[in-house]
Amino acid sequence: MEQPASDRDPSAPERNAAERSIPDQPTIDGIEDRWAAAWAEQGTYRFDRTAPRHRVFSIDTPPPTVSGSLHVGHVFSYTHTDVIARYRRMLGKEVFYPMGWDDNGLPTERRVQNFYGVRCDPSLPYDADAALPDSPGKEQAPVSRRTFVELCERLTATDEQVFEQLWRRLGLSVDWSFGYTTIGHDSRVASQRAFLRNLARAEAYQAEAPTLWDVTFRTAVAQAELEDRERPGAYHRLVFTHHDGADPVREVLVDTTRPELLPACVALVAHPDDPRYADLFGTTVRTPVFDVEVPVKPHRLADPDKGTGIAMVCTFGDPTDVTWWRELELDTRPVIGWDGRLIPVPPPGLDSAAGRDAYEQLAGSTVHAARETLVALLREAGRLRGEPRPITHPVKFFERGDRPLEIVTTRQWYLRNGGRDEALRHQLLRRGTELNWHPESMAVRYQNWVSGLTGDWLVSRQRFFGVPFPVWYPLDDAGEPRYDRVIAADESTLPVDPSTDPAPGYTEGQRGKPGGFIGDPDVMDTWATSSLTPQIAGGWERDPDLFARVFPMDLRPQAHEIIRTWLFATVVRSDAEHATLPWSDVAISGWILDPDRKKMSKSKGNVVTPMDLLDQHGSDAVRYWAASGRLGVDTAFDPGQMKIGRRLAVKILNASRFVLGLPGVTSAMTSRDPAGVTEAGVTEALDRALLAALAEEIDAVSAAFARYDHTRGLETTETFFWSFCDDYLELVKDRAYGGRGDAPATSARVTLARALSILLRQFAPILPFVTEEVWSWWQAGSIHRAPWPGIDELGAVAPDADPRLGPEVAVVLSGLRKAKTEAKLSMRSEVALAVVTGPAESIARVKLAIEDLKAAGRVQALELHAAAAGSETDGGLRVSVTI
RNA sequence: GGGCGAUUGGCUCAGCGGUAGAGCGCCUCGUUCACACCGAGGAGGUCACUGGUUCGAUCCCAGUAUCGCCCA
Repeated sequence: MEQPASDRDPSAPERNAAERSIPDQPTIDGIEDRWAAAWAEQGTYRFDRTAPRHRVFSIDTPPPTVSGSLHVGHVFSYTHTDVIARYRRMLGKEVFYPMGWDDNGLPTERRVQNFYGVRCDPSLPYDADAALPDSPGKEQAPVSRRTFVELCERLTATDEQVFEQLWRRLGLSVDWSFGYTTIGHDSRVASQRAFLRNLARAEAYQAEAPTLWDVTFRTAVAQAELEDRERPGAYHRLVFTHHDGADPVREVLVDTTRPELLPACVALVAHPDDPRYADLFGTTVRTPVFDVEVPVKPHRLADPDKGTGIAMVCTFGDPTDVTWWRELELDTRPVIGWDGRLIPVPPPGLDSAAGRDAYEQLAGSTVHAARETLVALLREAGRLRGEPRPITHPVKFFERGDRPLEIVTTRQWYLRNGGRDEALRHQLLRRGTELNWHPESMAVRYQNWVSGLTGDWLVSRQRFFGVPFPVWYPLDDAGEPRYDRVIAADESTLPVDPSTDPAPGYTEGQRGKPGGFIGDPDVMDTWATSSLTPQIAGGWERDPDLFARVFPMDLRPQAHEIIRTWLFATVVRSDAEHATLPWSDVAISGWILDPDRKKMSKSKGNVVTPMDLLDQHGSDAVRYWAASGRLGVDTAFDPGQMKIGRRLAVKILNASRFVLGLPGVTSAMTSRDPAGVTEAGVTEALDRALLAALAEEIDAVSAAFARYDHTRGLETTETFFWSFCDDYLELVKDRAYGGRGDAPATSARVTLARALSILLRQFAPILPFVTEEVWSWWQAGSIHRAPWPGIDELGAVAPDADPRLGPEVAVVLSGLRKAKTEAKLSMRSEVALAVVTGPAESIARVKLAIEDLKAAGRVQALELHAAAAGSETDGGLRVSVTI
């Protein structure tokens, strides 16, 4: 571990003035690359894995999706995390701060398809010698699954390089030796191991069930990946008939937006209290066109105000259909296939010749075409009443998809998450309350989500680039898979790919043969892997020594829109495997809004790339902007704020140069030893007042950082720093140069140096580059390993001194300046006489700094008069000036 | 439809039961030996609206409006 000599080792020699090198014209331009390289070389942010758990602060960093692009929102939230990491490191913690890359899943598949112009055809054999395309051809070339995965890996590897460069440039104090990827070896092992444990504890199970299905991607979709979108539709009024014997005795009108599902109709439902249909409950009606007898049933979810108040239940049009089908134990009559087309053969129960003829016209067509055909058939049969009435209604979509979801009955893997189990749900809700949320108001989003779950977590996906399920199924004598006899991988063999590795106890030659086996073809939901980032990064079962030191982790930083997915899923996994929360605290960053207060999006164009932003303003300046956004609060993209940050960085550079360039400022003055600040050394009242005020500032800043309020910490430091520069520094300038002799000069120099050291360290988490630059002029070691400032560094002086003096002297100074400004004179011009009146107490204090005031204001005669109690100047100090 | 958050000077935001704060922008002045990527001074707001609680409300409560987000 890199230990700054003067910080950690009191016996190390102090640097003397000759060793210091203060540039004549310091600049912040170009310091990013210099310090990023120095930090990498010196291992400044290396995690000391011998540190005991109580000295470790571990962070479960969000792995960015490498197939997307980083935008300013990432810069914003990752800066928040880094500020926290740097603060904790200075507190003396060993910070475990790894970085992962999320390269697992659909976004990567899409990017690879477009980048290389290929598509995955799992039926193709792997050809190791096949030429991999470098650029897309006119048509997507089919490649084997293994080739496809190789292309995914190749592309993500280059993407990850670009990302790492950006993070280093931004100054993230990550220990890059602990990197991981969500498709990498360790992630596959952890993911498969966790699944096998879930399976053994019956937390994972497979079920043949109606599943939300994206017909474009041809994969199942989980509840957390859904979103509603408003789409135009139309109510079609269909005529069902109630028969007594052969004769129709009553028409039943049903409004539906999905007439094409009529062949899948299995019942009609109305509200139990609806008098219009009470007499039909328990009877059957006949569907138009297909002539199928379906029951009429009461159910509370039927809305009497919607359409005609009676709804057609199909297998399956929407999740409500699934509920009705399950609770009313209806028949199953599926018509939509995996490709989103109507299946070739009519569903069971559709037996009449007329019905079969009608279905033949629909078979194989898309949902859209089927709707048109069926509407024509209904019209022909006189079973469409009136014209379709256009409406707009919410339709369920896969959040990454662009066609409405269908519901298809398939065999899928599920993980229990409390969606169907009250006890588990309560347990997970309790976990949510155990977690420390920053800000606290975000906790309710977790509670809402968990409370609203309607089913277990569907974790299987019918995709290629993901972690495979580590299971196989035996084939019976007829060659049919026995899904009820799962063959699980042995943990010692992980990771496995059941599509190429034979099942335990079988040979590869038995694959697909009767009496042999097949591998599970699916991969896991990407969240099923990323929900294990604490385990993956922490070395669960791979590096037990490391894991014991970092898990459960201290902090999960993330954005609020993935509380329902990433955060919740991580809690689920940790609760199941470790019976604990995965971390104690969670920090939620807001979003970046563009000037119109909309979420920044690429589609808007003109989006500045992060690297451009850093080039343009400098990393410290961009970090300053990010750090001024509070946790959980959406923040405007504001180049103005970056300019302010840049100005602050330059000011730090210049003020430091002034203080350190003063004659007689030695590094002894800048140590943190309380003995360095003595009553004998700091003799002047104004200096003592500055230290007293600084003591209060230290308490406020430290408290703010400790409660994850870096914004307040920054603001408090910044305010103090500016008044330090504008007032205190000007007041003592003459004295510090030796204008009043050695002892008063030493008093100022000690105070200046000590205050500068403290302020620099308080700025260090937010402005790591400029503070390190300045630190290097006069201190050994990195400021980022220096201790966080405490009031003990102010020795015995601060507690005794009166912090009120500083602001009062500033009022007088300001009065002198105002007089000069109004007289349109230079600040340097002389003042013949200034008279200050005010409360006796204040006057007595100001008197202590009268020489500093005279020097700074160039006042020849400065008179101080205590006003009588109750007089008009009793309320405050008043300055009258004669030029 | 339910929930959460926001609404403070032109802009971005702090604040808080006791008659409003910062930075930017704006205006005026100043080539001061740390800093012109500067310094000094100044103007500018009935704290969204309507009720209520209170001696007193920007701050607490209720409602309304607008905006954003989450969930149906």
